[in-house]
Amino acid sequence: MRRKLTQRGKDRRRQLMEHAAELFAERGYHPTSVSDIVESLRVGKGVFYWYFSSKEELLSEILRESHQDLRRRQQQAIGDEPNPVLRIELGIRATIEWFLEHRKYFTLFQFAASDERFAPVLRRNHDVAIADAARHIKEAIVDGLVADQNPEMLAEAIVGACNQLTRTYVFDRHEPVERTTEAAVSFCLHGIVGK
Amino acid sequence: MRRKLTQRGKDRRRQLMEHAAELFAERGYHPTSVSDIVESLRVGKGVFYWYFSSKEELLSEILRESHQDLRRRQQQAIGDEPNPVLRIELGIRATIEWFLEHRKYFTLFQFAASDERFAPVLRRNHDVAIADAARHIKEAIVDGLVADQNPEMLAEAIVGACNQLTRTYVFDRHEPVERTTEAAVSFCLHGIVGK
DNA sequence: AACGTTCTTGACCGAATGGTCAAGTGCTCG
DNA sequence: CGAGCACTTGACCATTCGGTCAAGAACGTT
Repeated sequence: MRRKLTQRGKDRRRQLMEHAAELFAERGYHPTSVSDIVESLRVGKGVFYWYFSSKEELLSEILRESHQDLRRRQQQAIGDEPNPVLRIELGIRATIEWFLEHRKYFTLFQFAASDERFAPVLRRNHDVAIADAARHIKEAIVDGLVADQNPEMLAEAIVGACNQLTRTYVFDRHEPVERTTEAAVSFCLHGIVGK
Repeated sequence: MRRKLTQRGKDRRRQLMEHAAELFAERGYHPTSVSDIVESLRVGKGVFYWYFSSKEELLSEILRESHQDLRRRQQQAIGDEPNPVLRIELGIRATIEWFLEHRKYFTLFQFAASDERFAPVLRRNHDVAIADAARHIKEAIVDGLVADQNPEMLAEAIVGACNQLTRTYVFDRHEPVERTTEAAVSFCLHGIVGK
């Protein structure tokens, strides 16, 4: 278990997390052993347990930090756009782009959702994401731009539709991302605006 | 490995599958050992390997047969409804209801999607589901009831939105299913109809 | 009753696995 | 230079896992 980290230590930690994330995404969390991780990095096993107290903690940290990164990207893409509906559209586009660049986390989020042990982290991530989207939706409702419905529910529906489209078209079928993004935006905006 | 099954054999097989599905959903696939399954059923380990050649084959069979059951339910719910948009709505309602009754398969589908080994079965299931929905959407487009867009993409978006809403509201938050179903139907129908 | 088939038992096996630790290396700063 | 802390090593451990198999029980058919 770590205490203070020098720059060297921080770099190792990052390296372990990024590499482990790739292995977990490729072969799965359980089938990837701690030995696999350290051996492919050509370091001793003790290195792993210097930085993380368990394999479980490692994945939790990966989930937490990667979601922070996604969120940063969304906020950056939205900037100070005043139109709430446009903000949602920009958020959707940024999210799909981010997953395209960080494919491995898509699989990881999905796996973690099926394992109770990671429910706490994942739940926190999810709640933040929904709250972010719901804020814009609420504002859009106030502005009379979308029909008055439960904003959190609309946010969930948007997340679900976008994730599904990303998985199938961008990851599984390797189709160009643009068409998928347009379909996602169109479906979601029509979905929330309501005729 | 089995050859011919008597009624007794078929019952055992079902029992193993249902029980294993519950354990997998509760504790996860990898953390649930074959010993766990047979011990809690109070039978010898050989019983398991008489009906299934491996733990992997067991889950594949669970995924395959449970999806068949879901599909049967959808078709039954749709009946001979002539309006394609209404058929989609009936399909959405039937799906959410089925998952409510068979919660365990929701977790299982999700886990399997994160493990390459189950990609073949899951892909087949998914393709069938999308093709089913896309047929109705295509017909709705021909009838001029919905905007002319890629039917498969719309089908994916519907599946994604409904699954996400079901997971969060029905499973995680235990809210009454009706409101969720209404939100899902409203969002999806507006999403495909297009302004 | 007797015979072949279906089904069940549970000890056993080799191959991991997550995690520990005593010993050592190398960096930094006084 | 030398002390102290950050980091690294890799053999080792207890445990567990998926899967096998020789032996036998239960069943159905004649």
